[in-house]
Amino acid sequence: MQRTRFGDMACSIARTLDVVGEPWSPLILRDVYVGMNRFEQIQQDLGISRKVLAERLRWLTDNGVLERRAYSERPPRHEYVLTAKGRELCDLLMVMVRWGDRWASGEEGPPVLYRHHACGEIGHVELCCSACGGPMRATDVDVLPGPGARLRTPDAGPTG
Amino acid sequence: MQRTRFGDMACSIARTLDVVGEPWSPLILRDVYVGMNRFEQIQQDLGISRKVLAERLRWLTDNGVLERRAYSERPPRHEYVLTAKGRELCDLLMVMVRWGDRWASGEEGPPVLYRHHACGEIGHVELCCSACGGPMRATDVDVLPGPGARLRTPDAGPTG
DNA sequence: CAGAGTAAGTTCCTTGAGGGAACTCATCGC
DNA sequence: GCGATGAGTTCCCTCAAGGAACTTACTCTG
Repeated sequence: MQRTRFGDMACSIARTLDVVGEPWSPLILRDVYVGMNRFEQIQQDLGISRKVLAERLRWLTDNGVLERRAYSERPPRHEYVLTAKGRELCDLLMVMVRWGDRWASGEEGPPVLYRHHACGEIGHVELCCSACGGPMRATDVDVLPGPGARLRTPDAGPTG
Repeated sequence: MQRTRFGDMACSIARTLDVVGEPWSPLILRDVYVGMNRFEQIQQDLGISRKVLAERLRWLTDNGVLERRAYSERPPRHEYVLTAKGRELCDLLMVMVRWGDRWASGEEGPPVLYRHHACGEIGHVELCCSACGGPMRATDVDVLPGPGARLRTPDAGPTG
């Protein structure tokens, strides 16, 4: 984990990074999301150090993103599954995929495609407004201080 | 930056992490997004080490996410602005905000709110299908190998 | 003109996290 | 008993993060 802790900042980005900001964590979640639920599988798939993987799994479990459950008593064996909190982080992964597809996938095209259950088509995620349903990008909004904003130096704007 | 480089993996998540996976990078982008364009401003706002900030700004600039531009010749002074590539990363930040608001903002409520230009309402981002416009979450899709998929060990599924 | 101030870094040192290999523990199948 | 398997843990080494001080190039104030 990084040296500076982000969880105490009055910023939802920082708080999200506090949980999954360490570089391996999103890839671990991705693996669990696609059905690689066991330590050995994840370790071999990612090529991550066993030590770091154990640390990350513990952190993610302690933070309620993953759940560690036994699938065998004798011998004791465990697997990791996403909680509701973790499944919603996978939505974030889909947006990462979208950016990576657009800006970093090169000639070959996207490594994976999503087929939407509702319509059966291949599609990607678009960001829409919860109020009107129209497209909602970073360039389409004003950023205002919310109820959880903390006072900052007078000249600093909201940064949440 | 992390020790293991992610840019070579056949995975858009990994490639995105390669650019902004280091924990400070999203916060730096957030600052630039809300109008803190200068080295001193960002350093004081985040409390980040000057050394690390200089490294990150250089990395983000080299990767086409930020542009370094002079706003004064004499004395030489520079500021950082988002490129199109960087502005689209801010969409990702909005999704991080959404998750942080829901799962890590505590009693106080969200630190910031977004007012959508198109409808004037306070709203948050929802993920929608580019094909049908309906809600599209990680639980609403099948993951299929795409044209950029690379062969993996036979038993491994797509992970991009 | 001397001295202070400012923006944007760079250099140096210390600490601790990541990487990798080896080791442990409990159990199963032969 | 012997090896294999899953899920870690321990150990050591290196390199990146943090922090403070220093640099450069200029402007401003008295």
